[in-house]
Amino acid sequence: MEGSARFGLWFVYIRWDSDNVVSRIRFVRQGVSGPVPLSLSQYLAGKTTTLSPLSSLHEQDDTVFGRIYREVKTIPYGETRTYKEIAESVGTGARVVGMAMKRNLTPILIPCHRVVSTGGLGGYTPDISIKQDLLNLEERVRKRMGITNSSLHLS
DNA sequence: CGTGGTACGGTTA
DNA sequence: TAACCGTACCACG
Repeated sequence: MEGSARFGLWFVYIRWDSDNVVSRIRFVRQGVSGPVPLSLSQYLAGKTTTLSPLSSLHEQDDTVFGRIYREVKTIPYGETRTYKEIAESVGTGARVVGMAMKRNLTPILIPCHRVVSTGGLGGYTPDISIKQDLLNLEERVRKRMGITNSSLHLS
């Protein structure tokens, strides 16, 4: 199944199967019509902090990238980690983490927007403003829920 | 095959 | 400041 949901000036395209395994998520200018999993539209609307029961097709690989994806998935909603912190957890270099994020086929589900650079935001494809918007959304929701988690940037 | 280029970050001159 | 370099992977000869 496939469909898309609006997110600001962009659309989030998603393709998934009947077992809630997502094979592709992509930010596009023009949306295609079709269904979208409820948890995704609720996440984009700031109504939930979990994307369960969805899972990514690409998080199981027994490669360095696979380990990076699984590590990134453990970053809690509304928090961030640096490329370097993820790299140290996995036992590789920060640049490799950047490469894995760039090639992430299921952004949002594997929350690469929560991985930032030491001195700033880092990058995001296709547009850095999407990363900022996602972080703003999570920040807003976190405050609204009264979560006062001050332990950002902890490994 | 070899090579160059990455959504990084630390080290060195 | 700027120039290197490690590290995993891939596109392109």
